[in-house]
Amino acid sequence: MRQGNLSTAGEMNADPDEKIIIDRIYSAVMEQRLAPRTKLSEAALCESFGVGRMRVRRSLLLLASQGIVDLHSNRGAYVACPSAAEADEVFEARMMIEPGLVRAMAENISDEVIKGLRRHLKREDAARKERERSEIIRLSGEFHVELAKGHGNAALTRFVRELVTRTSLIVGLFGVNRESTCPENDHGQIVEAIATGDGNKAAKAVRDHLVHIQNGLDLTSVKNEQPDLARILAG
Amino acid sequence: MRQGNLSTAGEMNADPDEKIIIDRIYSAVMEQRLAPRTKLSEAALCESFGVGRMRVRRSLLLLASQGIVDLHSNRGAYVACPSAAEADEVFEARMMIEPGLVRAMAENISDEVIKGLRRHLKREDAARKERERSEIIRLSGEFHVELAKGHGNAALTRFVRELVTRTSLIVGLFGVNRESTCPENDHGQIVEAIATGDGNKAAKAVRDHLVHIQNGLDLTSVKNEQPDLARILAG
DNA sequence: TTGACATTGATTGTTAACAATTCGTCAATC
DNA sequence: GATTGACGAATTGTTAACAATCAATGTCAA
Repeated sequence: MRQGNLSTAGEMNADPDEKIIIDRIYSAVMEQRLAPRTKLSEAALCESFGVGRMRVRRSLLLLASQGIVDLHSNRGAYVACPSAAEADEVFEARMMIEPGLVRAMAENISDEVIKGLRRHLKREDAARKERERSEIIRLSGEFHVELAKGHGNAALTRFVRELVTRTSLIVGLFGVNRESTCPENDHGQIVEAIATGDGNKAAKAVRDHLVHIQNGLDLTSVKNEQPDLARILAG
Repeated sequence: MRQGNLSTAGEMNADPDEKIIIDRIYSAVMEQRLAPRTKLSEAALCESFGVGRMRVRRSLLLLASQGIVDLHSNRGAYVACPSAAEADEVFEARMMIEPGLVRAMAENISDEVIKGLRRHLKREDAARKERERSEIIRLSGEFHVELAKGHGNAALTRFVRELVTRTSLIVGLFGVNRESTCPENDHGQIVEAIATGDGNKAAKAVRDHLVHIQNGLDLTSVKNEQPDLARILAG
């Protein structure tokens, strides 16, 4: 089913168990199978992964440090629930990073990397044909991480992965239609632009793609942020 | 002496003790008072901060997740020692993020922010006049974080802070002369370009500044990375 | 019925003892 | 004299019991 080990903890020297826990939660968020505000209780995770409480807590701390999970003191861990402002922030950050990254890739092409990206595109197509919803969603997100990995900068890859994962949460919260989230052939155009070595075109393709995703959101819909009566009635 | 709470854990809901630990280590690295490969033993940190082992371990984990500290299994925590390749990576990432960030700031000026930056410049000047070496180093680094904070994007600010701190380690390892690290008036030029609303000029000033820092390095000098026999004899 | 209050149960946070690993020292041997 | 081996001390990793906090339920009085 899934094969690429997308590990967040990938470059870090974490023990194998924790890598698994983090990866699984990451993937679940990517596939939108873990909705925002879902409680991640220690006991449940210990059970699921057959692991002691210590590992679970460390994993949750790392996930929290990346904005994937919120840690409420004495109340446990919850899947993060980005606000509209945070959503803007994430897209702004992606706009600031990804176009330049792809431009640099186009101006210094590696056949090996191009081949890998094309392979990824094929997997996306296959998933789309088979209508495997969660697989489609995950692969769409991972595409951007693959781009970053292709460039070969570990720090930037880590940043992009974090932003992409948070984007998954955002799309789940603010996406207007469950289906057209998918970018018709945006990804293909990006890869082709890179392959032809046209940096400007590649950068523009990425920008357009991000705008496209952002246009599929309705940030006024407040499925997130439960009423928060305290603040409303504060005056 | 120091006043700005530069906290890494700033936006995160960590408990106060951990914030202090992380901040202090962060600052010490920024000021190059903690050299790469310095051992950070749990016992010593517990003593220093009057805190239990748990807090120390959590703090070290978070620092490790940002590349400031290396965690060797069963052998403890050490201040990270970036390789030449990682140094390149950090500068590449900064080149990819900071110019765009500053351009965006210039194109959407906030008097409040400009005022804050000018205040920071004054503190830098003061430190330089008094020849407070570690203060100069720290403020020079923090300037870039202040830029990011000025833009107001928490995610980008976090990324920049991480990169700036790692830059401190890199300069300490690969810097050629202990003194000329300081950027004569680069920072001032950046602020002025922003203040006049000239995005291109501001972006260029940042790029030049980063190149300037990078030119002060000699990545061939191998003060870092002890022989590493394991890898040499691996074949 | 509603509101405040106390009690209970469950969950998280902390501590301290225990286990496992590594590092340094010292002696014995080649 | 250098190298190997074993022993002991120190450090890290793990576990399990304990303490503290919070959510929920139920009770009682207005």
